[in-house]
Amino acid sequence: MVKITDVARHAGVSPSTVSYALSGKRPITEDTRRRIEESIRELGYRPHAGARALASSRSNVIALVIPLRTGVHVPVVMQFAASVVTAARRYDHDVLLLTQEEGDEGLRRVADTSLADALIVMDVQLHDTRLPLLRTLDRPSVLIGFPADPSGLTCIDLDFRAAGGACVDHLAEKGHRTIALIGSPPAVYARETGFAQRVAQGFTAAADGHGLSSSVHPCDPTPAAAKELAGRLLRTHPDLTGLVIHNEPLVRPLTEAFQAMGLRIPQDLALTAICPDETAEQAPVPVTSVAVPAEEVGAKSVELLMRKLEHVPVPQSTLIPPLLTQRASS
Amino acid sequence: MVKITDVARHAGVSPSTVSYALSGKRPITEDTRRRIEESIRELGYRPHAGARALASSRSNVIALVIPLRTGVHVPVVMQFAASVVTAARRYDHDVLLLTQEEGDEGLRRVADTSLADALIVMDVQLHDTRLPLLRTLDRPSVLIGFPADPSGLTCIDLDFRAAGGACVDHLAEKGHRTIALIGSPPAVYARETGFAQRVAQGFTAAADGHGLSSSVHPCDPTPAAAKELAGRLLRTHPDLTGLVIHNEPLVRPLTEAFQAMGLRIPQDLALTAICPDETAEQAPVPVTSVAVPAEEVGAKSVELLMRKLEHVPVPQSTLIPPLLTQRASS
DNA sequence: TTGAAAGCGCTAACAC
DNA sequence: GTGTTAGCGCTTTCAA
Repeated sequence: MVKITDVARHAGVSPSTVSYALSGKRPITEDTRRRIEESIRELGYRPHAGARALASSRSNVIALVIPLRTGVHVPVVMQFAASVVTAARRYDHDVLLLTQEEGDEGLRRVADTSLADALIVMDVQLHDTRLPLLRTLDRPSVLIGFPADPSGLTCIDLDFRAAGGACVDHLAEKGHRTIALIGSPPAVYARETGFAQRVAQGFTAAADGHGLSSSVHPCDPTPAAAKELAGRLLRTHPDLTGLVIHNEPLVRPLTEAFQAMGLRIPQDLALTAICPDETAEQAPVPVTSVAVPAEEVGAKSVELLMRKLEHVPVPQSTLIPPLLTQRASS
Repeated sequence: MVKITDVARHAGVSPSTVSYALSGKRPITEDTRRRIEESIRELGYRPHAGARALASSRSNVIALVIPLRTGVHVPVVMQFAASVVTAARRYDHDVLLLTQEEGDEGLRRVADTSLADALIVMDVQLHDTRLPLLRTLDRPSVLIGFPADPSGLTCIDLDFRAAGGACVDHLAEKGHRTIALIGSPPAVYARETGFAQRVAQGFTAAADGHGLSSSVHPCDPTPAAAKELAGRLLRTHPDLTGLVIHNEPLVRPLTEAFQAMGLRIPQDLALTAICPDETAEQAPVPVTSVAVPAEEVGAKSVELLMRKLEHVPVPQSTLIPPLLTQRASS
């Protein structure tokens, strides 16, 4: 194995000079730097990660905790993870993958052993059990999602409130006067990630702002529930012409249910959804939608983390503005 | 930070004894071990990962390279990654996530810097450009998928040949006499992962073995192509009563196309597929299918890698036998 | 602008 | 069964 002393000898300098040439932490004469770089290339030198971590107390690794529970749309998680890896590499960092399953112990382990310098935690729940730990851990972290009390933490996510509003704005603009939100299962509103409430708030506020009649309907994510709800909606809200769906598995069944009842989309009923682009595109009628910008959230998370590692202050909350993509359903 | 010398002092032993108590690499008196464990707990000691890696030349990290290209079913990749992480933890290892994009350089980097002890590479192509590197790297690796020449490598995957055969066996058992394989796009047969050919071989061999008439039909993964092919099949193969679909995006469109042409499934046409369970379950008629056992492949990959790290010989090829799940389509 | 040298915290001979 | 100690390869003071 080639080590820094080999490079130093080959370039006719001291090991520290090689180290500084590599880190840029002190000025090096152009000529010296060139010689060092040449030696590195010639010898194929690669600094030993462990030795580096030990001497500098920086592993250049960030840990990423991904959720595995059902109900989280898997492709979005992947997209996010990929974007974290890509962004991390831009800062010369690598990504260690942890699963939710490991819980607090996993976080503590990678932090306490100095395996990771910092943490990104996905799928943060309103009353996430990991919050106290994350607050006391001596390593910076960024949470994807907003807990009930984000104090002392750094959080980022799509602005779900604004997303709900954006769908309503779009429907209002198209002239709809009576709209409904089809939301997450009742259970989700009570606990979990909190974005369900935020969408509903944004939806209602925007509807009120536009002077529209609106109603909110939690729904279980099953085709049967979709069918039942579709029928009920038409009966109880005969004026209904616009819908916001915030329940990924229901996009297709709902569309099919309404079509089966003879409604044409978008002529009789306009659909909008908050769901992955993939889902929106593959629906029977491609649905106008707002997606979680996984790529952007991932990249921004890493940026926030890097700033925190440099002790640059960062905002406690980062809300990514929604981007609505119009499709055939409206 | 609590270090091993602190623990040693607290327990009244030498640092090496603590180290050996932790690693189990030499016998320790029951009483000493108890005192050490108590000190560790009391002081909250966690060995520094970098220091460990430096002293032992083992990072206890394995690198996992995941594909991001389209055409790879994302949930399967996630399932696989999760199972690798879980299995790795059982061996006290962590997983570093790399993306295909980084290419050779990523592999070389984590190997040469001793960041990772070993590598798992997913989505290996027939003539994968990384093969020469993986052969010469001084770190053990396991490939998911089989290249054209697997010599000097350790590969694992579903036995696609047997999977093709299993679908045919199932159809033969149900009394079908004329069957067809709807395969990957023509381009895939020429290059890429090679499982397309293997499925076709297994399909044809089994059909011949059962004395069935069979035909193979590559198809582009678009609903239009599905519709066209469905029509053509009925025209050119009027006796056709059984199908094997090995083209994930086509499962739904094909089913819909046949239904639209008035065929009842399974009465007029029996369907089987090689696709993720998720796809099979969500089809208009749930499809009898063979899935890539991502969980098992992930766990086995890690096991193979761990054996290689201990210099225990492992088989060059590991083929996971297919498991067919019968559903409504047959 | 560069060099010398003291660690970083741990493991694994080697010695007893 | 346990202790002593020399590194592992790098970074970073301190000194020049």
